This record gives sequence, C-alpha cells and structure tokens, in this order.
Amino acid sequence: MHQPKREIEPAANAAQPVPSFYERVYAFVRLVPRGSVITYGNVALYLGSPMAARAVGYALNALQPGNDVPWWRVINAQGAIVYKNRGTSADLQRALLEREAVVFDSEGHADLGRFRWWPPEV
DNA sequence: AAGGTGACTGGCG
DNA sequence: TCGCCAGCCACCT
Repeated sequence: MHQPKREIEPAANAAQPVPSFYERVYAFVRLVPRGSVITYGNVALYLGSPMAARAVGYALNALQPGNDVPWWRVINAQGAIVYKNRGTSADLQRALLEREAVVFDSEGHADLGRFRWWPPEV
C-alpha cells in the first residue's frame, strides 16, 4: 500500500542480520552428517535455486579457516572431489572424507547411491 | 551499474 | 566414455 516495498534491512547493530546466500549455504552444509556427502547441485536445489550449483562452490571457496562448516562433505554430481583451482585443499578434502569412511574408487569417485545424504523430508 | 569470475551441470559431438 | 560449451547464479570490481 503506502509502502511498496518492505525491505528487511537489518540495523547496523542487529543481533540477527538477514542471512545471505552464503550464510544459507553454510547453514545447510552444517546439516550434512559425518560420513555422508552432498553435491553442489543438491545444496542449490534445497536452497531454492536449482541452477545455482556454481554459486555454492563460490560460497564454499569464500570460507575462512577456522569455520565450523563441514565443507569437505560437498562434492560434484559425479561423486568426485573437484580439484580445479584449489591447491592442496582438495587433497585435504579427500583425506577428511576417507577418515569418515567415505570410499573412493580407483577413478576418484565415491558411490553417491551409498554416501549421498538427503535432508529429512519436511 | 554493467561485466567478469568460478570448489557446477547437463547436453552434444 | 571424454572433452568442450553454453547456461545459470551470487559476488566483486
């Protein structure tokens, strides 16, 4: 009516700022249980933007060391760890997953049918 | 404010 | 099967 747009703009000192796409990615990834994996595409799907898989990877790339997000549980749709432009973090990712009993075959693929996690139904 | 970038994907040759 | 391409998105200059 008199207010065409009701922006949810957090005050500078707001206790709960509006979560950005990044924050929503992190919040979702925190739900993935130990020993399971999820794909970039699935994260995007559950965030309401099925085509934003790329942006999910972008978000994980922005994580700072010391975060509490289990980023290593996110792999690609082929069940493989993405090595492109990542230095040694990709090797670390594989090590962390194997430590959680996730198995990779000789071609570096994990069996999604076996390790993929799906969020509980609403 | 428009264009560039990238831890993605699915389709096609 | 494998590699290449264009499409798609959120962020950053």
